[in-house]
Amino acid sequence: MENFDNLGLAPILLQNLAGLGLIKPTPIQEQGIPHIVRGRDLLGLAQTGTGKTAAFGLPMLTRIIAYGKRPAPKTVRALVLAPTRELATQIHDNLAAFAKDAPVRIQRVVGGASINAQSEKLAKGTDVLIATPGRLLDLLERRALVLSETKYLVLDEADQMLDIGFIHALRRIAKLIPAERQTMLFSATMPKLMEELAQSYLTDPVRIEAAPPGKAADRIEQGVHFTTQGDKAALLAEYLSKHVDELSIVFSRTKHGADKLANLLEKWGFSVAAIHGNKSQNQRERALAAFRAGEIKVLIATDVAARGIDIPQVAFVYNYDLPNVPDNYVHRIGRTARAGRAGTAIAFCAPAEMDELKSIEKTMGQKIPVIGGEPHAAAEVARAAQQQPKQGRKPHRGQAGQGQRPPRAEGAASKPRAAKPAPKPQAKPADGGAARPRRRRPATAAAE
DNA sequence: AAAAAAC
Repeated sequence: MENFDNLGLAPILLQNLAGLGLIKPTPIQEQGIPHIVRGRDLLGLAQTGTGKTAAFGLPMLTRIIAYGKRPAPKTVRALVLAPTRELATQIHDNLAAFAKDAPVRIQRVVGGASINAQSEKLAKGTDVLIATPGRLLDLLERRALVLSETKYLVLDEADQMLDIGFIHALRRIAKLIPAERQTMLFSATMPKLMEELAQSYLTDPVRIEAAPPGKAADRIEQGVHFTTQGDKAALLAEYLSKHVDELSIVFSRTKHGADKLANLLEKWGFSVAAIHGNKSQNQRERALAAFRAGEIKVLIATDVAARGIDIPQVAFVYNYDLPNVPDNYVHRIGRTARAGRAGTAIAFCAPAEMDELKSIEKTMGQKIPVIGGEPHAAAEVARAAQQQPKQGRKPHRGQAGQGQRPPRAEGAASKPRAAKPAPKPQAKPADGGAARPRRRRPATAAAE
């Protein structure tokens, strides 16, 4: 297949795709679109970055355009559910670009913004609604919309929707949609619970795998640097200093840890912003926009940004803390090496994180090359476990190392205090080095 | 056990 022309898509969409410079379909698009155009259910095993949004969006929009009727007041023709507000926004913006000048209403409803404004927008009826579950339920309870006319349901990042707190909302929402519908479910992994969900929500689905599930993209150079919790900040600063012009995402395990690290790096002179669930939606959007525009080079994030965020310029992903859910490692590093570009993922591993590292390597079915430090020996791991029980793996006072601010008392952050000097940009890396890992494979073109 | 998602 050479281009989008023969997949059965509406002419106006093809025109817009050309305008967007999208010529070649990705594998999941090429395989999935013809089936969805014909009305089949779809089970897609894929992360974002494989071209998922277009894979379901283009054929769904084609069907809606072909149907031709405008939606009745408060009805929704197609519902797309996403696990984070930012992802919902991104999907909305993509679909709106695909459907430019086409007679379809595409809207987004998410938390953190005025509900009345969203309520009013829904009154006229919507062709494609992209929503986060919580806000959608709220609007449903307020009778701001009805799902009785809904013919399409898309569950994006469905494996995250299985989490407690999401799954109940999901089931409540799904119950309101007529069974006679077309359902598309996308998931990066296929745990048992997901198989069950797929079984109950899909009818005779086409199953498509964009890449082997759970496997990191081949284009991403990966490396693990063994260090201690106390040395992580200085080590990160060293790495960042070497690539000050490139975009990096740094993942922290906790919201508090993300803020703390952001403050420290800011004092050291780095251009950073933090994004996590305790920030206002306005702050979240501003941080992401500034990062996307390259005004901010380093984004410190919790797992709110682990999935879906599509910023092609991201060259580095740092797992400052290893994720406690192994799958999230794969999602996190998938923020780089996008749109055919190269990308590097570097993980910091403290003694207390050896278990996490092992389960990540097991999940991926591959070892992460060591690029610095020495794997922590069992004795060291045991010592770490004793000093800081697994539950609260917070930096211990006695462990604050070079470059790490001593743990502050609550409120100290607001007090001005002498900034520690940033490690010199050309500082010689400690023990063997913060060297960029060697690329194991050349970057291949394609993808989005 | 943490983070996300509703006010």
